[in-house]
Amino acid sequence: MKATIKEVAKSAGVSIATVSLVVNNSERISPETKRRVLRSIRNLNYIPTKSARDLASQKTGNIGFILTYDHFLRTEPFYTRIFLGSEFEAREGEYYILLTTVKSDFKSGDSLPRFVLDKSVDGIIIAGKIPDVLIKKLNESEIPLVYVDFVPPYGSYPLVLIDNISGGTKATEHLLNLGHKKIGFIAGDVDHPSIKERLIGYKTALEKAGVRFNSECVISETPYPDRQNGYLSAQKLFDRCRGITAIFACNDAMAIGAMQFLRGKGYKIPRDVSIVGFDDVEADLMIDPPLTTIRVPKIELGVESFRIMVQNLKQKKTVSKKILIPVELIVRKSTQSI
Amino acid sequence: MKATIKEVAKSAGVSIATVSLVVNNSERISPETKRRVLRSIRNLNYIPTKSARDLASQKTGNIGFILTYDHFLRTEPFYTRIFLGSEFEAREGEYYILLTTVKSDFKSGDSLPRFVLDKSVDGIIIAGKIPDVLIKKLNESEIPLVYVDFVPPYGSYPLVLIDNISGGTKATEHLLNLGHKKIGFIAGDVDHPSIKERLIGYKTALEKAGVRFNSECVISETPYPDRQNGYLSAQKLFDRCRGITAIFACNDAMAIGAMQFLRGKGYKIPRDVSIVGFDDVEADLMIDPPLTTIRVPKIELGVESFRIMVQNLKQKKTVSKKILIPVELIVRKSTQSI
DNA sequence: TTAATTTAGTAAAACGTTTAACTTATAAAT
DNA sequence: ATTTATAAGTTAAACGTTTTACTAAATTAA
Repeated sequence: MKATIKEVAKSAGVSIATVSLVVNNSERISPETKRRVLRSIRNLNYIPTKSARDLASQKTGNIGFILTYDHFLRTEPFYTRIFLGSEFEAREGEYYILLTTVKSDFKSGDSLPRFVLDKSVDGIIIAGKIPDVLIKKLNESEIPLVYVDFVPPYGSYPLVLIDNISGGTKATEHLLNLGHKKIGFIAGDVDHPSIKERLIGYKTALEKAGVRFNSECVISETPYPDRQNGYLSAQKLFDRCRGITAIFACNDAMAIGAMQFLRGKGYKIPRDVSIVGFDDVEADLMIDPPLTTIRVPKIELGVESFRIMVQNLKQKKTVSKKILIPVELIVRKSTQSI
Repeated sequence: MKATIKEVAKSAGVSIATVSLVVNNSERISPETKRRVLRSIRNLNYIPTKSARDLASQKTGNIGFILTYDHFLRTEPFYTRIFLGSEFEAREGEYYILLTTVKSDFKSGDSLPRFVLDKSVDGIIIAGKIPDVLIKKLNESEIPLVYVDFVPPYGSYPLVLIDNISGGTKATEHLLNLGHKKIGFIAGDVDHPSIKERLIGYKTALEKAGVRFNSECVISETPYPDRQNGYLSAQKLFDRCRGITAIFACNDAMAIGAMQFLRGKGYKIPRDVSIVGFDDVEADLMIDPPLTTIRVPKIELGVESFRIMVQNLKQKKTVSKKILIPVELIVRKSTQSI
């Protein structure tokens, strides 16, 4: 019932090789023949069989996408959006994406995703932080890798990253421009590269504005940057530091936690304290007041990762390009001039 | 570099057919030979090439997974968890899952997911509500389908559903047992089957307890069951109805919105009003007080969908079994006896 | 003892493409 | 007019399995 290349060839009066060349639009075919073949293809509703293609061309037409279980299930659709971007782009590029999660505490005994074992992907996109052991094992697999939103500790691969430094700078500058001087920075683990960079952006902006950096105003004693820890960190910040008029939170979740703390303490936002977040999680739009934040174009991260993957696959040799995706300040109602 | 079946065959001193039979553990091979072949397989680190397998066996080894864009990006990881369940199960079953999203407003001109066009899946799992046009088109594709958390308006397919009626009953009974009589029900669109069923459960419980049903206490005038509408619906409920002491919200998001409204009005939860939600979204655990709710085992929904898919594929003919996944009442701190 | 059946394995075709090497016809160069 | 190059297509091998039909040996039945 499904038409094969043979039938198309017969119908168009050419060899199957010609049909194949047309399908892969080689320039070796005259426009006239091409037209004839294309007509037959359309008439017979022919679509090449993927497995046959893959087998003959020694490719798979698939790209693996690895995410830790935790990242996949993050409340806000962050990594899932990145995946979505890749999936969009993959559709254009005639690829399929095989998404799989790995345990966040992947150990050396654990087995790799099946698609690396049976080599059913041409390349792998890795989103977010993954355990070292896994990185090492993936390296050994010899499959082309692209990392997104994560810098692996070794190896040299194409990287697609958020421009965190610029984001941190923009957020802080915004507050400085509004006249704030005592700006707290609350974050999860500063050893996490993204957070470290946002902090650098924060410092850079302060320095440029001639405001002295005070390490007391930086709270980064919690492992995860979630709401709860946002609450706790804001608490610590106000305990430790007098006269804070603005907070830059390392992400929206922490910003929301901080807002909860402030509200509880009777502070009005933004009248008493201005807050800016990071990420721009759409689902959080209903919070009150709407949060000024740094928008991270998540879909774009995914799209770019896929593009660079394909680019690499095409040219065979790995270019370890590093792409910085720019971020944007979104001013809403949680900040005001002092 | 990658070992093929030929090399294994040579190493084990048998034909490639034998190796194939061993790999697919046929009983036509003696234990002795089997052992020899398995040893060679292990030594050579042989893993069958998927494309060759697929081509020869005329299968794809893939299952498609369709989700609307909106559902995929829901704040709470609901459908993504279902996907995860399927993916887990797929790993065991040696399948790959191709996840793709479709537009929520899919129109007849739009093109189907590529995997249905090029027939690169053996079956498709559809999660959540999808547009009618798409249902129709998928029907025509002749690919085996399984629907999860959604009952398509026509066609007869295996269905994996949440036991909403029982959930609605459990939630309401819990409140009744605590002595509540005036129980409000707030929901999004009651035309949505799941919500309709939860309402049925609510009514059933009331009836069984001999409490008169009052349609004034049912608010379902908003399209989406999100926090904002939870807030609004609670507002309407209290406007319209006197003496409400408990609320059953059609999901956790609405419950949280309602809590926000109540807090704003100065009501204490659960002292003044008890609330029970539905879904049990893990990320919402940090809300205060912790929400009593009906737990929906999302992973299990995914696992079951995949299982029934494979089952169908094996027996060739479609059994349109309907699986109801039981739900569980989780009592936390948002309800108390009156 | 011979025929029939079962067991264990094999040979070879089939799956539907891609692609390297080859052919033929035509155009360009000498 | 002959050689050389180019253009347009074809032939056939290759990709790595599965699976049907077959064979030979061993067992059972008559």
